Amino acid sequence: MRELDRIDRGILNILQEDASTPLREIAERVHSSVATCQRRIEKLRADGVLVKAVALVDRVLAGRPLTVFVSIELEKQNTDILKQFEQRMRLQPEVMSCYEVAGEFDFHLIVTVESMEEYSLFTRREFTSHHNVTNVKSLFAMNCSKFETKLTL
Amino acid sequence: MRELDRIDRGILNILQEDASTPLREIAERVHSSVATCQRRIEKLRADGVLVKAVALVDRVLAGRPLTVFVSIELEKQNTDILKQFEQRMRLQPEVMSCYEVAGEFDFHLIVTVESMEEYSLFTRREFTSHHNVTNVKSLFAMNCSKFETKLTL
DNA sequence: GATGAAAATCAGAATGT
DNA sequence: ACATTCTGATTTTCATC
Repeated sequence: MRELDRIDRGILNILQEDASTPLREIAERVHSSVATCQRRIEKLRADGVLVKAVALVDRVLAGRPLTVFVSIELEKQNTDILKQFEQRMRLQPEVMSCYEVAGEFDFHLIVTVESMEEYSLFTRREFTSHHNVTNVKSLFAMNCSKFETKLTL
Repeated sequence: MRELDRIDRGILNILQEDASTPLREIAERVHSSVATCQRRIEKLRADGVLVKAVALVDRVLAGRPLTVFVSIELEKQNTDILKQFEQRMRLQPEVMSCYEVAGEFDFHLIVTVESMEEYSLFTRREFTSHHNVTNVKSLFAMNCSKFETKLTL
């Protein structure tokens, strides 16, 4: 891993808030030149630090108001079952994120759906014993106080 | 809330994957014209469906490899204590998201930090009884199988 | 070798009809 | 839907530290 200096961090902070900030403005704000910022951004991209630029949509207005925290326990884990589960979750559009965790459960998911019905169908489809799932705990979010993609560097 | 038609959904799907996709390409892919796509995007922005465009960084390479799921229980909740807690979490750069949940706990957070030490300092600073926190459960992610910001529409 | 300034070129967005 | 205009990114060059 490479060390990020003041300019790199400044650039990343700015782009994480608005990916379409003009280079001229970036240069001003990090007290550097357009050429340098350009070179730095290219390097950050090449190194994989800057992954991509995406548009964020309002989950409620886009029709996916329900966020669910799901804890999953799998049958006597072997690597294959874990890998299969991960791979299947990657393919589900309802699954926003999936983490392997330590403790009682094996995975923590964050799922967004349009309605309870849809969530019910989703769990019945994906979290069956046929898929080696032995325990499911669903926790419904009542309200989102904060949702941030920016890592302040 | 407005209904999103096929073109709107197509545009949102594309921009959620790459916010800098040229209008010409968007138009082709949703089988419409540049002018229409331009108008739709403007309207989606004005309506708040499209929130903003941001750069995503690699959390490990950017030096924040540790993701923690935190469950928080507050003292005998009244609206003021809840609101204060939410407000405080909004100000913490370590807190990526904060949801009010139903059940045993009051809030679920997702926190990213550089190290265990930093996490320890963070919890000691923020989750004290002085701040009306009565119960904290931390769950450490061992591995991120999926992280997606796109809502497939 | 990395930086900053300047100039020329190009792509895409914005605008007007 | 088309043509024009404008903005910003891209590329190159050059001088400098």
